[in-house]
Amino acid sequence: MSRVRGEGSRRGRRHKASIFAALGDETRLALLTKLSEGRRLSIARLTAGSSLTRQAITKHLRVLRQVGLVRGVRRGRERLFELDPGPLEEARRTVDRISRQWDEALARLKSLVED
Amino acid sequence: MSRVRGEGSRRGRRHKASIFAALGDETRLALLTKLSEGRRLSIARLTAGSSLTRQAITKHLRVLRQVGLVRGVRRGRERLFELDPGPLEEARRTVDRISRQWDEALARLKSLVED
DNA sequence: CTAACATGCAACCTTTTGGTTGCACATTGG
DNA sequence: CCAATGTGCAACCAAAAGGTTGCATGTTAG
Repeated sequence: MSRVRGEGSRRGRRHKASIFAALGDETRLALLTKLSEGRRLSIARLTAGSSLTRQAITKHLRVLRQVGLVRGVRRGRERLFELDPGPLEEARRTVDRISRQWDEALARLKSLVED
Repeated sequence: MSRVRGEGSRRGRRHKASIFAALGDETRLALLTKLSEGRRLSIARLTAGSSLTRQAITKHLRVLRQVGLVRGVRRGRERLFELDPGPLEEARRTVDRISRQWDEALARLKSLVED
């Protein structure tokens, strides 16, 4: 009902794009994969396997945090990060919407040809 | 079988990231949405509704084409673009994998606490 | 207390992105 | 034929991304 015809959900497109943009980096995908294992990890731990510096990883974590893919809580002298799958669901729905719309359009066109 | 333990599918992470990066732009998401309606559209048509120049749109289309999200065929003096949902499926699977791994990890941790 | 550890912050640098303008070239409608 | 239409290509630009180094600050183990 809030979806105006023909606009194809222009509302929030900027936000959805920012989620994909956050996912659109090899290093950040690797960070998310590590965090998806369930353990909360400090910046130092997340940096460990990487060839990048701690500060580079810190910047990537900030990008992930800004779109809500990750949360950081302070524990003593370290900050532990954990995954938040919320935005992932949103990304999945966006991908599904485009894919489904395409399938339905193809089906319509096909039925026109066949009749 | 080809998935080595512990690497979390490092193979192709660069490629997956490039797909998300292609999706991570408001203008490109809008282009994909238009193309998902099923009609093949020329560059001029795709530019029509936008505030950007034709060349800017052309560059965005090139990005989409490089990751296979879009295909362009020549018809006379114009080039018609159409969507290819293949990479969308791949993106969806990547998102699902991270999400699922997180859920399973949480379930494991929870069962440890409850026992 | 104090050395080692985990971060935070800022300045700086290079490469990539996202856009524009200008001009050349191919196609097509009359 | 030839003006209008649709692209392609290259040069150029400003801003954003991705990284690094250096230094300051908070915490904790002994």
